[in-house]
Amino acid sequence: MYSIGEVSKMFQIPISTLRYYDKEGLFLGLEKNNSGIRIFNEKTIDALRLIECLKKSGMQIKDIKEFMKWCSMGDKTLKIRKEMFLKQKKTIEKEIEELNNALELIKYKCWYYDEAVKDNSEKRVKNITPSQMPSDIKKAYENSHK
Amino acid sequence: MYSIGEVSKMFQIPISTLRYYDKEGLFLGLEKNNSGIRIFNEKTIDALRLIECLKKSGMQIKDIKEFMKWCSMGDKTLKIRKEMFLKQKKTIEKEIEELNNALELIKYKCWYYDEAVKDNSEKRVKNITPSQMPSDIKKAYENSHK
DNA sequence: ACTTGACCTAAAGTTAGGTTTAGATAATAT
DNA sequence: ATATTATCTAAACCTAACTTTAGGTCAAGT
Repeated sequence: MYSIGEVSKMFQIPISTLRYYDKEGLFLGLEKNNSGIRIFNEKTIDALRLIECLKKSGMQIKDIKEFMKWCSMGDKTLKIRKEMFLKQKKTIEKEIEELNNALELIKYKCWYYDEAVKDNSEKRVKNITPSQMPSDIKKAYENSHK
Repeated sequence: MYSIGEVSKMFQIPISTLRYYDKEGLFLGLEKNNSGIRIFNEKTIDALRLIECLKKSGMQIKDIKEFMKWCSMGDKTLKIRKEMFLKQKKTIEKEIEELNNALELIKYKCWYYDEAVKDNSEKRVKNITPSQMPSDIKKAYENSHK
C-alpha cells in the first residue's frame, strides 16, 4: 500500500501526472479510502510500470487506456491484448532500428567535427570523399545518405 | 534544384511542415526565386536529412535552429558544434538502451498472453513464478521488474 | 485550538509541433 | 485565353500530455 506521494518518489513522476493518468482511466483497479485518498497497491504499481514502458515506446494515453479497459473485460479480450503486444514489439524494434540509423549520421558528424576542430577549419574535411574516409565512417556516411 | 513539392515527396514530409521548418529558421541557406518561390538545393537537402535525424533522436526544433545558426557563424563555432554532436550521440545511445529495456517487458507480456490465449484464461500463467519461466522470459521479467 | 503537510477536485493554462484556412500570385496544360 | 495546379503569406486553429491554480478536506504534531 502506497500513497500518491510515495509512488511519485518511487517512479520519479510528478503527483499531478499520476492524478492525470488516473483521471484518464489508466489505473483501473485504483482504490480510494473513505476520505477519497488514493491507495496504490502492487497491481497499480505493475500497471504504472507497464504505462511507463508503453509510453516510452510511443504509445498514446488513449490507447493505453483502451488496453486497460480490455484487461477489465476478462478472458474474451485475451487475444486482442496479445495482438497489441505483438504489434508494440514490432513498433519498438522498428524504433530501435531507426535510432540506430540516426546514430550513424551522428557518428559521421562527430568524426567530421573532430577533424574540423583539429584544423580549426572545415575546408579540408568538407572535401573528403567517402573513399578517403576511415572505413567505419565511410559506412556510417553511406548508410545515412542513401 | 527542387521545388517544395518535390522535396515533400522525396522525404514524405507535408509541404506545410517544410514551410514551418523554414519559418522557424531551420533552412538557413534556403533561397527564393524572384517571385518568392523556395528553391531547395543539395545543401538544404543535407540540412533536412540532418533535421530528420536530430528530430528522431528527440531534439527540439529550437535547439536544431540554434545549431543551424552556429553553422552560419563560421569556424569559431566548430567546437560547440562538435560538442553538440557528442552529447547527442550519448542521448541516442541512452534512448536505445531504454527502448531495449522497454522491449524486455513487452517480450514478457507477449509470452504471458501467448500462454493465456492457449489456455483461454490467465489463471495458470498468472501464477507462474520466475523460476518456472523459460530462461529468456525469466531474464526479461526480472530485468523489467527491478 | 491550531498549524503544518499531504492529500483532494475541477477547471484553466501551457507548450511543442505542427495543420488548416483564406486570400493571393504564378506556372503549366489545353 | 482560360482552367488547373503549384506556390506563397499570415494568422488562426488543433492536439497531446501535462501543469498550475484555486479552494477545500484531513490527519498528525505542539
